[in-house]
Amino acid sequence: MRILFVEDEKKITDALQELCKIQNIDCDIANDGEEGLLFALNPIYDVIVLDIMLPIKSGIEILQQIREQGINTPVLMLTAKGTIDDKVKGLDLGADDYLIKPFSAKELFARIRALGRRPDHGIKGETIVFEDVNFNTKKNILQTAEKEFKLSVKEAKILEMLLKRPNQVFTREQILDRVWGFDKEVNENNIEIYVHNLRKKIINTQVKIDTIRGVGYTLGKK
Amino acid sequence: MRILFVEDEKKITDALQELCKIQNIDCDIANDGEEGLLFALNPIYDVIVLDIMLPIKSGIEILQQIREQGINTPVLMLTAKGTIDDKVKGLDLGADDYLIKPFSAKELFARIRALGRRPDHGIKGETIVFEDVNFNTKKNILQTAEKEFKLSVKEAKILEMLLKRPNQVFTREQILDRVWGFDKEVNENNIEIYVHNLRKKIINTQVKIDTIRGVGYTLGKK
DNA sequence: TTCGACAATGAGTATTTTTTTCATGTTAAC
DNA sequence: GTTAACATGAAAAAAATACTCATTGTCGAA
Repeated sequence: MRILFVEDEKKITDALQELCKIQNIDCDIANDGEEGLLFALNPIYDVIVLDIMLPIKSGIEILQQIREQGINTPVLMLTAKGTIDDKVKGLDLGADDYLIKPFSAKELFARIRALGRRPDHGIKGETIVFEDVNFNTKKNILQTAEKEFKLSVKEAKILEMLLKRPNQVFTREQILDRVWGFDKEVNENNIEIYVHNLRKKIINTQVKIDTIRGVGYTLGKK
Repeated sequence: MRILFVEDEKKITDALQELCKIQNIDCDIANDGEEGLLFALNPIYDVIVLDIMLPIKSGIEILQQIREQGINTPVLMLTAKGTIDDKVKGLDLGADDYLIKPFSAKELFARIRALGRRPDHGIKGETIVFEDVNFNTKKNILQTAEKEFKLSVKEAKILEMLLKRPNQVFTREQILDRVWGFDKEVNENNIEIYVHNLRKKIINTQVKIDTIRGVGYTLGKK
């Protein structure tokens, strides 16, 4: 699971970062609206958390613009107390949930988890099901009809990303961003290796990973 | 056994803490609803005791939210006299028992013990049974077909934690929190040592402890 | 209160697994 | 056919976990 927080208060972002670490969640932080939009346009997140009051560009604007661009990542808006207008606006524009500031961090995560596992992507509790494979995201175990594979952390992250959105094409850059994190200097060949390993493991299933030459990869039904 | 009390009256929490100590029960205390939810989302407790009237966030809300998150730890609600509505609400939302304030400590602990050994986790009286091992939580004795082991306190706490929820993955962090307590600075290597010792003891049984690399441990059937 | 036995911990080494690098083979597009 | 992108295999490097041992701490019995 990877989350984007767009929030300018350092005190808050520090706490969120720490909480993510404890819960084994990957996250990125954008400190203003401009940066936020830039990050949010990258369709690699399970959930985006948008503060409304932000420098440069408001959360509402960000939401509006990413939805225009066809990004349908679940969005949770943070609204200041009493600005119900904003809340309504946000929901109108396609926010999926909202939370009134000041909020408790744990409540935020409760809602994030709820958004992150909405059942429209074959997610059943802690496992993702697609065709004849299922993947336990807690134990990182890939189950096929004939065999069971314990995946490494990186393998698991790539599979989870592809499996959560079958038929969506992910660029190599997006995979790097989500699995290795931004500003990591990693050889793109590593992606090829992990895809190769995954392909070996799903070879006898109804699932395949296609190469989109010059772009990236996508997972789908055979 | 580890219990969470969410209760804001210091007089009560002091007494509970003392009573736990006498009975050799580990406990944590949260003084308001926010903190309570934070603690309660950590699936390391055998029982959670929730006062309903709490600062910041009510016990009902906490219960609601932890159940949404799939935490199925038994919950005992404390309701003020006459607020029967609250009682019903609590049971509706998935509370497992309730107690009307003011209550006698003896009764509270009787009910806690009852909740703590509900038979859905192989708990029979003071022993936990799973496959061909059983573990006496009072005497810290692990019984296998061929042998009997007297476990040390730490060994016993880890085994109890794993044994009570087979197949659930516990992160190293959660194990530290439950066995050593919060804010303890302990080398994670200690977990490995105890897991190693436990594995040696269950080697000829139907039970195994799996490593989930990069995450933690889980106990299950071979 | 002191002693002895055992438990808990820290530090270090060994082992296993993961991650990355590198070298080379294959395929698709032009 | 040439070239760039991708696939594959093997091995080096790094990281995580397993295990060992020495030291320190704790607790009960004498």
